[in-house]
Amino acid sequence: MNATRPQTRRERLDAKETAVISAARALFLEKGEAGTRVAEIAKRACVAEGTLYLYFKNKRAILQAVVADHWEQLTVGAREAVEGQTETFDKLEALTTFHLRAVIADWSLLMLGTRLWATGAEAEEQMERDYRRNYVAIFDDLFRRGQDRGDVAADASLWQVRDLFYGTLEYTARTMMLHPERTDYDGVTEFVVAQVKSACLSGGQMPLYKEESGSRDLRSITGRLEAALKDLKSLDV
Amino acid sequence: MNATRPQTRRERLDAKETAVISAARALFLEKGEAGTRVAEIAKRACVAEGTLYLYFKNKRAILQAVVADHWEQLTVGAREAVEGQTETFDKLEALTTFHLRAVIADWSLLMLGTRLWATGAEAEEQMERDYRRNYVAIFDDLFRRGQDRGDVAADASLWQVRDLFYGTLEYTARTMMLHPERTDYDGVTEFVVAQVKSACLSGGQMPLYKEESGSRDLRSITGRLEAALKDLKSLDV
Amino acid sequence: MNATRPQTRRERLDAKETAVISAARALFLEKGEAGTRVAEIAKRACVAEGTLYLYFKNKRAILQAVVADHWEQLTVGAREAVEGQTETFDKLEALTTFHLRAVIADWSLLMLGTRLWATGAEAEEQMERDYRRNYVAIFDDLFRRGQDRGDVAADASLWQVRDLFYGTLEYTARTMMLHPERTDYDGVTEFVVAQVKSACLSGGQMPLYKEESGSRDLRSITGRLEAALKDLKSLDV
Amino acid sequence: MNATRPQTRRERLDAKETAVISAARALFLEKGEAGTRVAEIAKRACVAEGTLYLYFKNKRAILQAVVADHWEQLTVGAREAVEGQTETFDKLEALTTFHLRAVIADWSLLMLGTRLWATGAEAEEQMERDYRRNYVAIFDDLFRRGQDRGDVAADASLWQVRDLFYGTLEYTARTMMLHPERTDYDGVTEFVVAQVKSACLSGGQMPLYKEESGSRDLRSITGRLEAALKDLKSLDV
DNA sequence: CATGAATGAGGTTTCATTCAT
DNA sequence: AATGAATGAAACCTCATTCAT
Repeated sequence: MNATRPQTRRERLDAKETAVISAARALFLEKGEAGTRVAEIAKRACVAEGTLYLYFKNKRAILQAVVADHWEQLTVGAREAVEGQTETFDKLEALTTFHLRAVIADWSLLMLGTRLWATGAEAEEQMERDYRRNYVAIFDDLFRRGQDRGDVAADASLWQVRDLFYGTLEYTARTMMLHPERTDYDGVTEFVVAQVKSACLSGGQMPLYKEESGSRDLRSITGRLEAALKDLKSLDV
Repeated sequence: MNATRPQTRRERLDAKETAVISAARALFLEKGEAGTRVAEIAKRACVAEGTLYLYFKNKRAILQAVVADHWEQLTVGAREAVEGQTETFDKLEALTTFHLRAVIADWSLLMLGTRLWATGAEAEEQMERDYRRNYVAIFDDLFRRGQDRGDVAADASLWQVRDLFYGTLEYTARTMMLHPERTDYDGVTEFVVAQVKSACLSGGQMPLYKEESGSRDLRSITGRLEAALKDLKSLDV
Repeated sequence: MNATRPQTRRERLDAKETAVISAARALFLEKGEAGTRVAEIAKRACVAEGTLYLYFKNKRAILQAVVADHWEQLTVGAREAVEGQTETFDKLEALTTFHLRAVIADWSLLMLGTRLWATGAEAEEQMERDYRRNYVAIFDDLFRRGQDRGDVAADASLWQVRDLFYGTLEYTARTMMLHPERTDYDGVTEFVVAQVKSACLSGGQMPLYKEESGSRDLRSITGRLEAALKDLKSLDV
Repeated sequence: MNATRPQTRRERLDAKETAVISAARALFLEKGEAGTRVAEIAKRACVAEGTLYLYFKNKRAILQAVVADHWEQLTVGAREAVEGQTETFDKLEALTTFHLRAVIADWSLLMLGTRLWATGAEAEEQMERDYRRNYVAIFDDLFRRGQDRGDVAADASLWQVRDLFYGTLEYTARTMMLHPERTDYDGVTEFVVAQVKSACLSGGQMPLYKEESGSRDLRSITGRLEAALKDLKSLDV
């Protein structure tokens, strides 16, 4: 039985496509889009230069494929990370951990994506937007379910919290890349989660006010305690 | 006396250099670095192509100049915005407003900067880092003075708050660019300021809303409880 | 009995070869030699690309086959047209009609032939010459038989009349292609036939004008001769 | 005085353009359009490859320039040839001599022109048509003036005579190229002129009538001679 | 006989940079 | 200091041809 290579047709083509994409990713990451020559990609993928053009129309198309592939992996990874948890903020923490590490690992790929729409091609700009929207849907879902469960304030603003979450995380990732001495992943995670939590618990526009309202509660409690103590005091006499 | 043009030598050269830089900025913004030809820059700056090379060694050097110029303007603008205020959080708000608008106006320029170190040139990476550090110093200063004045918790982490601040702001700027229907600049500012405030009021590692919001209140409440208990204790005598 | 497909081997191969040739003809006509990709020919002929090379050594060989095929058809068609007539000039008219239409229908094919020897390949140049010679033999035959029958002057120059015939006809065809409003096929035929006839009736080197322009001279000479003869006559008496 | 090179700017550019065109012409003639590499043209014109593209947008544009240049030279040459003569048919003869030699000398250039519209580019097809129309205008002028002077029958068809003229001449040129042993330029010229004359003297549709009139004359003349001789003979008795 | 994926040489074109004027 | 024509390296891509299946 020659069951060793069951997939003789379709599979081999896919393998070659994958090889090209990962070769291209490596080179794009290392030398940027403009700095990478198609010939190099071909050589690294162990294909002839012309063969590339059987799989991709363009150098640009290769870049698109790399980016698409990256987003797909990101999305799958994030989904898996989140699915491992049941509680809203456990999910958030898992997503935070995943995203931070993923962004640090492939920062340049996010930049490649950015490059796609930096050239003014309308269609590609739309694609990039869609990829990100699709990825971000995981957070959005988490957020909305949190609202349903009562973990997240009903009037919290998804837009703002989302920007807070991804913005802080990605900026931190960049900072950590530039300063390799910063390695406190857990601290960062804790901080971000706490910050997001804080934003989730209050209405989007005035996050502080809730706590202050809480402080009012505290004050009334204190008043009641004082009253109770005063009461206690008068009884003792 | 030929006082009509007092600065006939040095000044005219500077004017030409400036013309080149702003022509280059406009084109880089519009069509990206790779999409902009040196010839175009020259034409737009009303200089001959060869003349460019009397002022700049390279196309790359032009890009560097554009980026440097941009950071300088940013820094000056931010400093002015902050200097108009005296209170820590008023300064913060002013800086927020300024940065958000500046980033939206020239998003691509930030990307150009990113591009400088995306190609793996060590020296340029360092430059970009220095520019940003210099710009960010304004925030750092604000933060540290806030700590001195007691507006910011002594144990708040500058790194984390800074990442929170710039990260959220820049991500929001990007989001707003992609979704022109979002125009609530004030809401965003308010949200970011509140969020930063919240992070400033607590130690970096324990940003949780609960501790924080209450911290001052709690202290006073604690004081009252202590007083009440002391009172109670005195009764025991 | 498997008499359903009597020609199962040889015939099927020929069919495929024919399919390739006619696919190639169509494409060459439409887009020129350089503009036609081998892959297109294959697809149009419903054969795999590699299969082409079982039948033809080259793209160039395909072109040769197309041209050869075209000349063959032309020759057969012309022969049939001529055979339908018995008189010399009826044959000529039939040939004229046929050639004019054939050339208009497949003008580009003649050009393809030209292209074969425009590239400086000696062998192909010779082929093209032979094809044409073979085709033109029909005219030559008509001409020579006309001489035998006395329809054509014995001293008429075959070369010149042949050039006159095909040259005028083909140039007219081109003109008619460029000016679709010219549709007077019959007029053209009549003109060409008349012109050829005129050239046939006189010696090649001394075409009609001499006799013709001379007709006046001849008349005066005749007059003088008559006068002389009359003179002679009167003297003799 | 450095009057040695009075034209330092414009002229030198024109010289370079001319150099490119003639280099291109030589190569196109020798190896065809597809067979000629742009690099070769550049080398032969003693320019850098990139320089070509300062003068011509395309390889195709070079071809167009070559063809345009050729038609221009042809037209100028033909005009000069014709202007040397005053009589209609002397002009015709001069034009015949010129065209025959010009076509033989640069046959392939005519074919290049053909190639321009063989690819289906509408605009180029139009250009080629215009060039030829402009060139042919010389013949048309000659023809029409001949009609005015009474040298050419008023009802002669310009279209047909023109096709006869150029068609026969160009076909003959081709034949002569393929058969170098044919060198009887004068005979060809004589024949073509005579043929055109014959077509000019009669209405387009019935070119034979003149000769027939001639042949009638001849016949009647012969009759008179025969009668006179018979007369003479009878005297001998 | 048939296939069609793979090849890779070679073509055209661009554009940052130089240098004679 | 200023010019802009000239350069030429190198990039992307095409497509006729081959060959393992």
